[in-house]
Amino acid sequence: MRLTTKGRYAVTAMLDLALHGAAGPVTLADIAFRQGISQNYLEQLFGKLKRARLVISLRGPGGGYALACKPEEISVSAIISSVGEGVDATRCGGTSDCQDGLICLTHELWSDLSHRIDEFMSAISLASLVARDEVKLVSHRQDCDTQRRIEARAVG
Amino acid sequence: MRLTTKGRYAVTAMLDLALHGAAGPVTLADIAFRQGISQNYLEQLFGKLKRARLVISLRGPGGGYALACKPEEISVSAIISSVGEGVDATRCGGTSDCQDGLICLTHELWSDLSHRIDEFMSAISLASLVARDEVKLVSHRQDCDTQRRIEARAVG
DNA sequence: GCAATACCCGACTAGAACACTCAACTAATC
DNA sequence: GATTAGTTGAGTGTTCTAGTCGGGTATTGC
Repeated sequence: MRLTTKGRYAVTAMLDLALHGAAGPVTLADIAFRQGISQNYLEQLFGKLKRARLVISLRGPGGGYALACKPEEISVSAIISSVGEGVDATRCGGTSDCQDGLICLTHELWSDLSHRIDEFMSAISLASLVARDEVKLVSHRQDCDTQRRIEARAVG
Repeated sequence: MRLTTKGRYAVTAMLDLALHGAAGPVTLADIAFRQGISQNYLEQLFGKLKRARLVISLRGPGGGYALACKPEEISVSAIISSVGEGVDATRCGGTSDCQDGLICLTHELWSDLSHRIDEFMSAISLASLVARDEVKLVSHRQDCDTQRRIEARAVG
């Protein structure tokens, strides 16, 4: 059982947006730089996030992405399923035709598990993540890193 | 986020063992037949289950596999991690060096999630699965199917 | 109007993993 | 000594991930 980077990247990028979006739209280049994610790959993910109406985009200079609604209204679960990494531990995708068209021995178990995971991730919003101490700490470190790298580039 | 068949098959096979093991060792051929799993693939999985001391094997005619301890003492979590499908939602594998050797913005979130999933699966034993109504029902259906197929083969 | 910025979109790909399959071997029983 | 059944290792087709690449189009400021 593993979560791929697709869902992780999406949540990380959305959290970055929530943290830095106050001053206006944030570019993918900035997010890619701060979070160490390929910008081209982020474009793919944000295409999906936009289609799911979790973000809005602004083109042209000074453009970028912004959250489509309040951080309290965006759950981790919504982000993950919007990029196509829905939680599904069953074999059949919930249709209960796991074994030759009939239900398999462990269907209920996986169905339960999927439900639990979704419940957990639905309860966590971007706002609650922003409020966490460790997120604040890491975000601050990332901002300092970014500042330092910009300065280093200006000097070199 | 998905559970692969590796973990699912392992749990299903172990449950089959718990259901049919009362009369003595159960062969992989029987499990493969009842659960619709490739026998060759099951062999690989049972190699791991044996190394994890969740099952014991008996060679020769009348041989097969049996649970190494009581069904109450075997958790779904133990089965899944024994076949190498440990629950790990983090990128770094728990080492917190997710971003250039440092902790990433969402490490805690994935770490929490992994913990929750493991907690859920640790609380479920083979015994508790055997006691479930829907498991009894499906198991009974499978036994009838098996009986019918044996008879059909004898006639044909 | 024109250049720069930044989102938009589709096609392509190396590599990894999963889900097997095959073949040969050893141990136990009758 | 033949059959049963577990044991082991190597090989393989398919799918998915995690990208890359190359071209678009909309918006802004000069």
